[in-house]
Amino acid sequence: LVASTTMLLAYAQNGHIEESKKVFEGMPGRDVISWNAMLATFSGAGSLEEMERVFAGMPEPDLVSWTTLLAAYAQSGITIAAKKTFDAMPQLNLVAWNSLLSAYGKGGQIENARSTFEEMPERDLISWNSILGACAQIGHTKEANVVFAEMPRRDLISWTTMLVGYTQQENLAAANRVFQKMPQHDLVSCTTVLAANARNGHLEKSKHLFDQMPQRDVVSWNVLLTMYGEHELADEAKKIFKDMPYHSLASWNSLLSAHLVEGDFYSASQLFSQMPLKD
RNA sequence: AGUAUUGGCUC
Repeated sequence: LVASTTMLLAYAQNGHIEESKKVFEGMPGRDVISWNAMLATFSGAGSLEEMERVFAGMPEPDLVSWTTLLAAYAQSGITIAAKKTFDAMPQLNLVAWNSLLSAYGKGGQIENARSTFEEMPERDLISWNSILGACAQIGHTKEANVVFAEMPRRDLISWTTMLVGYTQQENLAAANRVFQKMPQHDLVSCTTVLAANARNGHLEKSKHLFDQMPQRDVVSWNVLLTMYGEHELADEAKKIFKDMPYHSLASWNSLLSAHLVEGDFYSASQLFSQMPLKD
């Protein structure tokens, strides 16, 4: 049972949802963990209806099941459904509160996020990071700064969240300052500061940052690809696309819009027909 | 614990 749950999730990780489903259906028995793994798989794939069907078939959904649902609605931007799920939960824990808080943050409902944050019986670093993200996401950098100063503890995520806030404000100077001030860097923070520079049209600097990065992943490559596309350098974008070790949906979308920006509808439609359903 | 909640690219 443990082995098949692991296998189910391994397929899901690689986007092979159909295989995950087959594993689930062929399981010798099911416990709440394998049910929840199936839920999480559909949640991650954005297959809300299938997820709901699985949930409805569960003999005994637990807190994990409920919060998986809640998070799935949040992810899809259906904040009302997330709140309804929260209200329907037989018990609550910190994860449930955090999930609701994050749902409001993702939905840009800062007031609801704030009142949830005040109302929750306890808060951990995830709660603080979530309210910080809610402020940063809608460009309230002043409020984000207040939260950041008030936080009892900060981690790399807190710092990167601030970085994202300034990036979205197109405040490159502040973004670079935060980046230099943070105690550590990782792949995500490096990619974020790269994106900040790329968005502001600093092509050379961005290329340099990219080359200097200790590690790169598909997102870092995508940032560069998107940057060239937005500056009508479709040939450069195409080169990046060829050079990158693997592609995500975002890579395809970015190259597609690179062609569209240049008005190259022929290349765009050709590329479109080459897009895999799952890459 | 084999499952759920917070940060980066496109949508």
